[in-house]
Amino acid sequence: MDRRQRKTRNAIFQAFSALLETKRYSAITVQDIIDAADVGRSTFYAHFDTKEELLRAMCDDIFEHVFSDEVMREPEHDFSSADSFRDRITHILCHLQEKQHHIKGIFAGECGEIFMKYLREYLREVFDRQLPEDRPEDGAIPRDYRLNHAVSAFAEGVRWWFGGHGEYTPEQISTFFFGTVDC
Amino acid sequence: MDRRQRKTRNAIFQAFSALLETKRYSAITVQDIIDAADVGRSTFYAHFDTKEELLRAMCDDIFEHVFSDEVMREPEHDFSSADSFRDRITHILCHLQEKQHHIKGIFAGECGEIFMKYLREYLREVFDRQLPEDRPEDGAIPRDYRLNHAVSAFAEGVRWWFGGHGEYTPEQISTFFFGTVDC
DNA sequence: ATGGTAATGGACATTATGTTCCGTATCTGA
DNA sequence: TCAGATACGGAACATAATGTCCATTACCAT
Repeated sequence: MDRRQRKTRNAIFQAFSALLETKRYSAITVQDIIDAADVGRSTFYAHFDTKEELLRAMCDDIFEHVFSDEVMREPEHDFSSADSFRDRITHILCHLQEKQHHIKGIFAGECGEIFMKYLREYLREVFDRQLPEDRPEDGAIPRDYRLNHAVSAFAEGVRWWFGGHGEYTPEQISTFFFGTVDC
Repeated sequence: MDRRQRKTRNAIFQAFSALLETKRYSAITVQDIIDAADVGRSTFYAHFDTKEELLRAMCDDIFEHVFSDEVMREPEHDFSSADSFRDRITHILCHLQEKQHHIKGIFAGECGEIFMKYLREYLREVFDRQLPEDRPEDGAIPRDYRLNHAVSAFAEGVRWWFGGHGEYTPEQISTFFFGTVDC
C-alpha cells in the first residue's frame, strides 16, 4: 500500500475517531471529516464511498487486530476444552482493551449499534467452534438459539464493560461471563 | 387527541412501515415518507422533528401495547415467583407476535438496532423486578452485569425469532430462554 | 352556525452530497 | 537518476434533502 494512501487513511481515521467523541455519528458530515483530517473532498471519496463504509473500515481495522491471533488461524488447536476457550475469550477481551481508545468513541454514539453488529459476526465464528452439539438434556432447544444467546450475552457484556464499568480487568469480565452463561 | 392528528399520524406510520420493507432505513428520506403518506412537508415536521423521532414514536407505539399490561401496573403482583415471571415473559412474546407485521419491517433494516435498544430499555424494567439479589454463591458477579446479560440474551432471542425462526410459538421461545439463561 | 384553533400545502433558502476537472506532489521501477 | 504512474488538493458543479415560513383550509367546541 502506498505510503500516501496510508497517511491519508490514517488521518481520516484519526479525525473521525476524534469527531465521534464530540458529536453524534449521524450529525457528523463528510465535510466535518475532511476539514478535521485536512484532506481534499475528492480524496475522501477516493478512499471511501460513504460515511458508513468509513465506519465499517474502522471496525474491520479494530477486529483485524482483536481476532487475528495465530492461535485462531491454526486449525490444529483444540478449542473443545473449556480452559482454552476461556483463555481465548480473555485474550479477546485484552485486545479489545488495548483498542479501547478507538472503541470508546464508537460506542459513545449511536454507531455503537453498528459496531456491536460486526462484533457479533466475528464472535459467532469463535463461539461456533466451542459450543457443544445438541445434547439430549437440552431438550428441544436449537443449537442456533444457544449460539445466538451466548454470543449476544457476551457482546453486550463487552458493551457494559466499556460503558462505565472499565474498572474491571479482562479476567474479571471473563469470570462474570462464564459464571453467568449456560452453554 | 384531535381526529386530524390521529389520521395523519397513522398515515405517516403506515407509509413509513411500508417503506421500511422496500428500502434501507437510512436511504429513506422525509420526502419519500410524505410522498407515500400523501401529506405536506410542514405536516410531517409538525408531528415529528426528525426521521429518528418518527422511528422512536413508532417503537413507543408498539411497546406501549406490548408492555402495558394491567398485571404490570399493579404493584401488588408478586414477580418473585419464577412461574409468574415466566408467564409474564410469554405474555410479552405473544404481544410481540401480534405486532409482528410492524416489527418485521423495522427489524429488516439497520434500524433494527435502534428497535433493539428501546426493547432492552423496556425489558430492563421487567427483568429488574425479577432478578434475585446477589447471593453468596454468585461470587463477585455484579447484579447489574447479570441483569444486562439476561436482558440482552432475551432481546436478541426475540430478534432471532423474528429473523427467520417464526415457526416457533411464544411458549417455545420462552422455554428456550429459560432453558438457556442462568439468572 | 360561527369564531378560534390547529393542521395543511407549497414555496423557499440553506446545506450536504457525490462527481469532475486539472495542476501538483510523491512514489516506484528501470 | 529519470520517467511513467499514481495519489493528492482545490475548486466548481449539478443534484437532492433539509427544515422553515406563511397563507389557506378544514376541523372542533360552544
